[in-house]
Amino acid sequence: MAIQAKTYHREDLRGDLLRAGRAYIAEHGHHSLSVRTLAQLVGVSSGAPYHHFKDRRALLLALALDGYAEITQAAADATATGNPREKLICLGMQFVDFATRSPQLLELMYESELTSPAPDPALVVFQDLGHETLVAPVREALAGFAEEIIEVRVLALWSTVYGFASLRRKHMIQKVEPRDLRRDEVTRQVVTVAVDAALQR
Amino acid sequence: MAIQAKTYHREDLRGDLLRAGRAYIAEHGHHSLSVRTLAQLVGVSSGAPYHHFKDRRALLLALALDGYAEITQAAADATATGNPREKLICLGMQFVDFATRSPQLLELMYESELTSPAPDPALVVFQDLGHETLVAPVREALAGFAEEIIEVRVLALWSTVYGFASLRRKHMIQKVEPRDLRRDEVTRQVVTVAVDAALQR
DNA sequence: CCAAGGATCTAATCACTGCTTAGAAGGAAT
DNA sequence: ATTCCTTCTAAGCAGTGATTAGATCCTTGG
Repeated sequence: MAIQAKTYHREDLRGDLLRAGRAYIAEHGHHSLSVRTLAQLVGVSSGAPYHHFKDRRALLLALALDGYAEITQAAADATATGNPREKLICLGMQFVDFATRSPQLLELMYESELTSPAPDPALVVFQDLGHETLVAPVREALAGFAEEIIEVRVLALWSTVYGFASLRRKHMIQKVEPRDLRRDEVTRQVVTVAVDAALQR
Repeated sequence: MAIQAKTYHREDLRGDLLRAGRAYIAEHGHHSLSVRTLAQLVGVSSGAPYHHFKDRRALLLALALDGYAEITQAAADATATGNPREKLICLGMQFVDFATRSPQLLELMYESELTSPAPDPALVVFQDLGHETLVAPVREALAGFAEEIIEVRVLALWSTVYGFASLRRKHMIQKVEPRDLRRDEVTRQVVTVAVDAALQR
């Protein structure tokens, strides 16, 4: 399991820790991730990680930021083409998709000690970015509307998408069919309902 | 701080632990709640709590169940009178209200190790109950609609309400005005948008 | 070229945690 | 009053986050 430690000074311990950490979280979630076992996983003493991360929280934060970067990139791709409605539906689907593919990572990003009682400052940047990604298409579709209304619509839309992704992630949704095709269809319908409600003139 | 320990056998240690635990969580959140400090808070040895709770998780579960009971009661009150639309708006407002009043408790109930990777069986009962509370008014308002459509509408509605409550709880929402009156107004608008979308014929 | 100095790592340690055990203290019933 | 069960204490184990002193390696200025 250890990634060979033939040298005293290692090539890229920080990167190795992040990769191993991400793999661990994908499998077991962040709750049980300990700095010690992570160090052991990459074949290094228990104190070594502290030269690359101030504390456990900083490590988790770095992992979360990785996830945010990934999701931000995907969002940029999703809004490349299409009309506002298509963009928004695509964005919503993609977020739910991410939540389904990487549930434990999403938990770290949105529902961990990193966001309790308030989000870590480092995360706020990405949240603003995501917010802007939603506002733009809505503003375009609701040209002429008061800024307050647009804000409320975006709020409702983002709440729906995030809420649905979060609930599905932790299997807190009723009547979820086993077949994935069906699940995608349900997701599409929920997202569509939310988008159309947001864009209603 | 200790609640007098003049007797060896205490009147109701379990209840005292739950009360102290709830107070602690309201102030500091569940992450940092340790069995030891809680025992110390109520003036008892560090092993005593384990005679009333199998482990720390069981204690947290009991606290979460308290919260669920409270919220379920409130929901029952909210749906006592009114037409479907009014009921749903009232339900939504109440949930957000609970999230705002007891953010740390809500976190324990919905976004803790108790719901990761799947909700504890003990919580599912309350979730089913909550789901049914929403389905009834929607079904009444959408009489004649296919069950599948009703299900999707409820899903979207619950996602919005939960998502909004969750995001507001952890201050992950943009443009939140300081004045509480204004906040309530925003909440009402978001909930109304979601309810009307769900009940659209 | 090499000696100084900085960066990276190990080993050892501390305080704290969840949880278990052995046994003491108290209550209740025969 | 004796017995049995519940409730509690005291002590301890293993695992955790984090710090420290010192070893090892790399870089760089002279």
